[in-house]
Amino acid sequence: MKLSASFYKGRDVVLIARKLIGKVLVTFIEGQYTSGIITETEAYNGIYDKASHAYGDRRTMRTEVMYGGGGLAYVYLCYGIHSLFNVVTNVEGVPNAVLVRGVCPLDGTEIMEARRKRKTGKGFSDGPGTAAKALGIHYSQSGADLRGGMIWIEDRKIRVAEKDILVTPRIGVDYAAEDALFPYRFLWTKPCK
DNA sequence: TATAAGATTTACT
DNA sequence: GTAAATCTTATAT
Repeated sequence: MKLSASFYKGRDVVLIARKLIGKVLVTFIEGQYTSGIITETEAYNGIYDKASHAYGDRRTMRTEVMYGGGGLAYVYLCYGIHSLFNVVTNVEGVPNAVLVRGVCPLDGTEIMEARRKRKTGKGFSDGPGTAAKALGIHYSQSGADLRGGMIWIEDRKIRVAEKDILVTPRIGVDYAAEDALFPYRFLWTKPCK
């Protein structure tokens, strides 16, 4: 079943990032159905977070999606090459988002292998750019509604034990100074099959 | 208008 | 381990 609107509208973006571990990200793009279990996330705490694009209430064409309210997809092009997929959370006007850093291939692995041009295995979809690419998500999809569009998240009752979740500082945001040290990254250590 | 840097991945030395 | 690929946004002329 798909996650409800109230799940995304929650006020605590860090808690939502934690809850997204073990959920299933599903896409139906260009007639092809693929999905993957979310294994790694990072929270971006809006205007108070130097690592966030919306830090200091920077409202631009790119960040506008994050102000649209929980339940939208924010997809951003990084380094001119990679599409990074985020889940927008909190209520309208508060630019919070959760970056999906890794998934475990579930449905349509052959399709994902074709998209990635490599076989599943180590390094297949355990980075923010590669995970989005495997699922066929492109930055042109930014702003998509997660409850009625081509991208959505399901709860398949996959149980994730508290002890199997590793909490660490975020990756690749050294420029954010002290804000880079917040334990906003969640990683499912249990290997998935 | 022009330039620098970025929530990264991949290939090559 | 180091560097190239490649484009949008933010900041500076």
